[in-house]
Amino acid sequence: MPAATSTSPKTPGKSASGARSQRAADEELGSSLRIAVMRLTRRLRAERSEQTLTLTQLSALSSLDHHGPISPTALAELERVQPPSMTRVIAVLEERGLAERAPHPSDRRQSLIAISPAGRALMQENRRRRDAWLALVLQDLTPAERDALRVAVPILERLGEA
Amino acid sequence: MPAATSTSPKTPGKSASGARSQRAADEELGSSLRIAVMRLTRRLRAERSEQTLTLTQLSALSSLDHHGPISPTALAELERVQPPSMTRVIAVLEERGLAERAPHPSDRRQSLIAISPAGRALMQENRRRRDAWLALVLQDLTPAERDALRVAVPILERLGEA
DNA sequence: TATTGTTATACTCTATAACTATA
DNA sequence: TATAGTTATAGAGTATAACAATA
Repeated sequence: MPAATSTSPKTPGKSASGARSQRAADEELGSSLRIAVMRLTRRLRAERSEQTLTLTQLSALSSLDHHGPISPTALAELERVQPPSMTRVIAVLEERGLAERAPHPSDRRQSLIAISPAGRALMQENRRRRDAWLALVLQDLTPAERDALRVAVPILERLGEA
Repeated sequence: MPAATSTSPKTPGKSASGARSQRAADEELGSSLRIAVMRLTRRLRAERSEQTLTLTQLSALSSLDHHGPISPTALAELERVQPPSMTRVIAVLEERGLAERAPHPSDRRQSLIAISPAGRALMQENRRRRDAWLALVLQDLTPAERDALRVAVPILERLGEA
């Protein structure tokens, strides 16, 4: 057991003056949250291999599904990526017939991207057998742990939007 | 207000037979968790710009800091990446003098990678002003929300290890 | 032969800068 | 001039396959 050198406190920060230990606890929380989130993302990416779409594409398609027709720039904002990144994602979705492009009714610079019937079908199909690995792993949690995640997810979403 | 990020239907799955709605709720949880985690990762990556190290490098360095000298392959496993990926990360850390390589005492195929004094200093420096953005955002949460995250983090870690 | 690690190569994701078309 | 979007280009992160050194 190689000594925990420095980063990781045995003491989560319960000791001294409220403000000081509070800050320490927050830093520790931020650090551990960051690492946990990164590793889970890697794990999720590794698991997507059998999917026809990458996680990024699936996430964009999901946003299209929920949001309805939307401009590329707006979709980029929704997905928190830069417009050129979204251009590529949309190109793939269009190529595969999962999304369709229509001209904006009044502004000819803009397009409106919408999920296609095929895209919707894929989402439905996916919804049935989606996230198989994650669902499987979630089954191994206790109901209390799943509840804890349900509470945490909206908070994580807000952090991602901040 | 462009509704809900998550993939989900209007009906979270509260209806029918326990097992069925339980499964639906788990799928919904998996889906929303996946999307939230992806976006938070993007947000975190975007925030790392001023750092000298990328998140990936910092995460590996942090593991070195916590675990002590360790072989490249073992570090790759710890970080949940393939050995060639870790080779590159270690190369950067070595170049910058943040990690050092020593021969394994008995097996000449192996190396032992350890954090260097400079690496430890950087971790300490980072620890002071680390995750500034995340800490800042965490400050905007209520204590109850931060507690919810503290409960969730170990669960997320287990998911990442599964 | 099996294991540890590296090199070679390629693909995904993302970004910034420069450009085109339209407002 | 300003905005929406694309193209060009680059860099980080990751993977698989093939190889070298050692066990």
